[in-house]
Amino acid sequence: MKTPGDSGFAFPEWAYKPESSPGSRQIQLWHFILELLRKEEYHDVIAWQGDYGEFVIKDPDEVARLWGARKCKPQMNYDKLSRALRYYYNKRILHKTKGKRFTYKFNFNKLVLVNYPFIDMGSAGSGVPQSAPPVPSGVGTHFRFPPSTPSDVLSPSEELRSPGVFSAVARRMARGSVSDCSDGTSTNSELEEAGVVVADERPTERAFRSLLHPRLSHDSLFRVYGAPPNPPGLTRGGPHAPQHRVHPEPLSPFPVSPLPGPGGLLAPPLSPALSMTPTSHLPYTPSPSLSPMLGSHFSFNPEDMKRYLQAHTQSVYNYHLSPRAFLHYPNIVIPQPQRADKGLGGPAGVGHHLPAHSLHHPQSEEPHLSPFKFKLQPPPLGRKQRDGPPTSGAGHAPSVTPAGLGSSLSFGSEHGSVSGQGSNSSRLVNSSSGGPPKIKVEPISDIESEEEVEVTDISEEDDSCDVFAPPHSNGGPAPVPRHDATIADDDDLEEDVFKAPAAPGLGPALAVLKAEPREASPGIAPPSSPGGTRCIPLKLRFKRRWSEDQRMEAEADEAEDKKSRAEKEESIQEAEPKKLEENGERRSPVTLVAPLGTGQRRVSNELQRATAQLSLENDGC
DNA sequence: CTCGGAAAAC
DNA sequence: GTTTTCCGAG
Repeated sequence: MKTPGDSGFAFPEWAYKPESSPGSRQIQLWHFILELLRKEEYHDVIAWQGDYGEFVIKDPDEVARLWGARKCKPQMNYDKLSRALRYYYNKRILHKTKGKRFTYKFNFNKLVLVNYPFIDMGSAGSGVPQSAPPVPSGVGTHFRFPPSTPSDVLSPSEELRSPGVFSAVARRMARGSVSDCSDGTSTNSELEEAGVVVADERPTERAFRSLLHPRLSHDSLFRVYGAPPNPPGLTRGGPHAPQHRVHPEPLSPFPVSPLPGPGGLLAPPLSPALSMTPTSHLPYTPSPSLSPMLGSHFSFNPEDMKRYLQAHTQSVYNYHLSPRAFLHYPNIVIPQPQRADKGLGGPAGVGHHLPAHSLHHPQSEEPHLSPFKFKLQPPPLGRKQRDGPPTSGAGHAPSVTPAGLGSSLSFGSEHGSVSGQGSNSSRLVNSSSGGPPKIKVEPISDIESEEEVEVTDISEEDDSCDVFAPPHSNGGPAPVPRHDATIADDDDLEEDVFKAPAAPGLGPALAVLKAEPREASPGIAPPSSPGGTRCIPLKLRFKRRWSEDQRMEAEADEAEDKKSRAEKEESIQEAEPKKLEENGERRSPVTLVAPLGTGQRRVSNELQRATAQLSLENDGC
């Protein structure tokens, strides 16, 4: 599959098969949906509509049928399919657009990131292979027009980027076909091509964000760095635009992306962290979607990276940023530099950490290192509010409320915001009739997975405290005592932290960070050690920070939606009242917009690619 | 229609 | 680990 036949290179499979990739198993529903969305043939049954990433299932039965065909589940129906879709809510892959029937919205951030972790496309620059906007318009980032007002849609800002790119894209797109059992035709060809670029966004993105600060968002970056590469206003034409559509644009969720050169925007090496750090104040982060773009383009030199790290580190310490942030870097970032050579984007280089073997052993991922192991799925915590609470212990009842915590915020926000309309609120608010205590952190978990993932900063902490204990070492479950319910988040975080294996790669970076780690000795002392105790406070501090970060992220995710809207609204005018609230918070939309657009675009490209690849997978039942 | 819990299938 | 299946509740 990875063959590169086409121009590009293909990435090793492992590259695009993150955890949930179809490769390993079967095609996933969201891949399938994306696939359908890309094909014009299916516009009658499902199509992009509304805001960025939003799509509507025009013919539920048909979609279900197609899905059933693909999965060889003749009994499939919309009820079931929709359940599967709902299942994505927790993963935050999808959201439901409230008030609109059969309308859902993708969270590209996650998708992209997850699935195509790192590939570096950054360099893509060279080529820009990536390019393909899936849909015609590049919708970019922010726009979110309500379906009703298509005209707006096209705000100039979105436009697309370079034409060249298009062509490539267009081709790709054209070819795809959905394959289902019945059809049988699957298209493999796409893959190869698609393979090309895909995605490194994630890492980068993450890295970036992290660096800056979780809260910082792209915009921040942009600001810092300067203007985004692509100013809005480019041309908008879609490559393959939709013929059928009357609307100006079908809204593709994917932003297009083109980044200018390799270095792209961000290239400027600097550490934003330093400058930005303080920003924690920023109200909001950019939408996730954006982020990816940044990442992709970025290409740092190792040196730069180091600088970043240092800077980051400092900032962390100085500002209490979460350590995690940087952890990511080492693995992620660093690698990129190497890839630079590849010029075309070759196989990307994803990382060098594994480069070698990565290619050779497609499947093997690095056990320890894999910095990117993101899992889409966080543990869906069960929300068993309704039934009884099985969990004995908890007295807490129903738990939950998503809204309660930050994490939930993000999710909630979606619901919430929208919810204005509906009854959701009830849900959100929910029951917690009385028990405030237990918080459910579904979202959080997600977040965690994304952000922290493996990266773990543990090392960092270790240094300072050695908290980091090998997971098993003591056997003791939590080395650290539970802080308290209030901090539920922390738990999750902690877990991650602890779990995370020490990252080998970190070494250097860490070294830098920690001036002198004590004896870093070999075994990291388990909690039992005195050191551990000492650490706690520090740890707590971090945790707290993390929690916030996460929360922020979550919000950000949501925010993104809103944000988009808000921006849109401003520029255009607002259609709906609900968002207003958020607007207030948001900073000037303008600034955000530009950057976002770019980012999304990029994302979109990748997504498309990804999609294309995915399509290959399926096949006969 | 939409939401999720739960359990069973892959 | 995801999806399917079933289902009760808004």
